[in-house]
Amino acid sequence: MGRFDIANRLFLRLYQASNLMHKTGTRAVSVFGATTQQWAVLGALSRPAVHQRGMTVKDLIAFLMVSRQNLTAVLDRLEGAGLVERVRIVGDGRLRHVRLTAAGDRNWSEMLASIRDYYADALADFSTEDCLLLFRLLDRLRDSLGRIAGAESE
Amino acid sequence: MGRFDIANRLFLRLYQASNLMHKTGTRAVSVFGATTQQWAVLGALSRPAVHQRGMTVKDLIAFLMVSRQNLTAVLDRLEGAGLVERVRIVGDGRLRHVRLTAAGDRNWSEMLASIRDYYADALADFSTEDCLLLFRLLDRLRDSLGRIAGAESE
DNA sequence: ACTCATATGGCAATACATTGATGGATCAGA
DNA sequence: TCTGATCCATCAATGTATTGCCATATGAGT
Repeated sequence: MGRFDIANRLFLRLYQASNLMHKTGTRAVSVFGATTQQWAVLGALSRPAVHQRGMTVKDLIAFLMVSRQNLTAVLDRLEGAGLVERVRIVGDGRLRHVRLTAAGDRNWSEMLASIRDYYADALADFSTEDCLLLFRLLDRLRDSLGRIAGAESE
Repeated sequence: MGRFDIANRLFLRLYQASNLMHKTGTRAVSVFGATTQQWAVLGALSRPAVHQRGMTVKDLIAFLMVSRQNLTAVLDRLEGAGLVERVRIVGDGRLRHVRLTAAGDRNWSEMLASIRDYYADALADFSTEDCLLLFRLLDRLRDSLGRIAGAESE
């Protein structure tokens, strides 16, 4: 099996695994009316380092690596649900910090139990070493693809 | 770093890598007016084992692991572009074989060069062992997620 | 014949995700 | 002050991707 065939199968698995992640992940948090993308945003905003002041839209885009137009729609839905708020910054009038509301905070805490169960389920037959290995390989692949994506678009 | 944090980062990388794959992959075949999903379908149909008679919709769904409604839309677009045709089967009137048209065959051959370049680019700093390792891990993750997905929906 | 399962297609709703173009508000430097 | 860059938002188009429900046609077994 040559490198082309390996690459072909590798990307097919990436495609399948990603679709299944969205499908099963969204199902895991569906009782909260959430999706995997909203879960990713809430997770980013719940991190201790940014929990207080929130994150700028720009930083969120860089963190999640999605387009601004896409993120705006997700934030609109989260804002509509009252889980997130956009606050103007004192220092720089252009910036807006997106941060969790009190309701968003509670919501995230409740979701966390489901998410833990989901992770445990999805990675049941993966050792911690396997998880780390897969993480590092995906990290490299992401960087590699990000390099291709960024080469022409800036 | 506990298992939860590892899992969290792992799935974020999967999310990012998948988005970047679609973004850069679609760009790589954009001159043919194709997308990564259409590329996946054409690739499935071009395999020697099924090139002649084609595949049933059911088999395509199992191969790509997407929903019927999603695949139907992709097939409609491919059929509209004249790259694919749905043929009735003699043995079983319910089945339809999806197969490449002559135009689809030519189109795929031309795309193949771009795809090879893309694979080489995306996996430039991956050894063959790395590729195999990542493939096997993604394969296991896909199976694991597929097990979760299939547990309740059948 | 009748019934049940299978295979496909259609319609609708919702949510991602991209590109492209446009506009407005703000900041920083010449 | 003017000029350009930055940050955010909006509108539009296209293409995934899911769920749910209904319809049709065919096959298989009783």
